[in-house]
Amino acid sequence: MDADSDADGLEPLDREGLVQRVARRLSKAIVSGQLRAGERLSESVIARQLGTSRAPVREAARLLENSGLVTYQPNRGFFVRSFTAAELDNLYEFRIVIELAAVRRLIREGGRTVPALCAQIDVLHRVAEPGHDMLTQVEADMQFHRLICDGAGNPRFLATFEQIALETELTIMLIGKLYDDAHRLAETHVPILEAIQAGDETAA
Amino acid sequence: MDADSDADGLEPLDREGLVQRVARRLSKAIVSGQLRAGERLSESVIARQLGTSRAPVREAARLLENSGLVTYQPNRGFFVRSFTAAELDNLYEFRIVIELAAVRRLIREGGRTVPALCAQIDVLHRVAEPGHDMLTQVEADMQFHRLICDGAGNPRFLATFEQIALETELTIMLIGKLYDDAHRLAETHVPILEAIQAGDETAA
DNA sequence: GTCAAGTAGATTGTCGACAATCCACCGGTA
DNA sequence: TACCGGTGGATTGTCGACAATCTACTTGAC
Repeated sequence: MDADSDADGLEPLDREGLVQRVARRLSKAIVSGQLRAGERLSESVIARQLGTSRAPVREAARLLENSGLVTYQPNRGFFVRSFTAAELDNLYEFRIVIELAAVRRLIREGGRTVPALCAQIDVLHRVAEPGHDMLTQVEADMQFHRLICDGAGNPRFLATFEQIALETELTIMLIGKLYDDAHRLAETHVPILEAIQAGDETAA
Repeated sequence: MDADSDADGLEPLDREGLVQRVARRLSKAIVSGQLRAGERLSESVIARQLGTSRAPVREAARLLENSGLVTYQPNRGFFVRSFTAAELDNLYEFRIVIELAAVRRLIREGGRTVPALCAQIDVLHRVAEPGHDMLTQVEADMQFHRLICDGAGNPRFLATFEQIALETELTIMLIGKLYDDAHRLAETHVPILEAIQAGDETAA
């Protein structure tokens, strides 16, 4: 499901640890809304549900804490993160800063990932058609922005992006209505791409 | 041996968890150079040395992983992070991006933390006098930049700063010679402060 | 001598159990 | 009734033990 879809089949890739599987399961449950904001994450309950012990659940929860999906209170445990309006603004503003810097860097770098960005806009239009749920659309959108940070030539932009990617997804899913017209959303990405191609830093 | 014998006041405040204590101990050992780059962090050895079990050590190591001080390889364990020249450049460039954005935000916010910044420059000069080791100077320097990110009005700048603060300290300690003349270092911070006071975004 | 397979030791990954801590409920008292 | 301390249940924090995995060494064949 990740961006590493160019595998040649030699690597089994089953080496994914239990912790990562638990983390993905939990993050999906949170982003999809199955676990609601403020809800407590009982280590024992989750461990029983997933058929493991508490140790992997605990480590997975710590991973999700870094991703901003859950908060941790000493001696009280983990809770699904809830966002105030101010936190939403702060997250959005921070994303702008990071991605703007990434775009500038990408332009200076020559825009290696432009073809991938074009392709991703096509994907955005495709998932805008009826029959695709919102989560799919959100992930396609995120992938576009991920490609920008990925092509910036400084892995830290991608790392920072990944760090806030999940909570960004979560907030978008919470707000939801931004995606009323997915086709229009796809169109809003075109000027960014054109600015990159033209090498215009300010336009982006 | 351990520093558990300090509290004489009313507030015990000893409520700091074991994990945090282990994490601080390890981070100090790494930043100070006691543990060298590439060295393996054996969970059992550290646990025995600190008189705990492996569980807190493991959690502490995960915390340090987020701070970029150690790397983790599945089924192999934790290692003290080592930096390539490119990674150093990337870290430095990223810091510029973050702090520049923070300064802009701080100026727009009215520069509430300007007095604290002034005071911190005095501190920088004080620790530049003989008798203070480099680690103290580095931490005073970091504190100046921390205040900038703190005053930006968006907690995410501070959070991101904290996330890369320890590895920044580590890289500075590794390079070392940047601090040949600590007084000159202190002076380099003055123009930044003046730009903030003047409200000049580009100068910063 | 070189290389490969096998093996022993050490380290991490996971587990179940116990101790420490928190939280909600309950009963007494003014 | 309102307030306060005690108490029981539930949850997290830590621990020691075992299983899975990796690493380094030995052994043997070519």
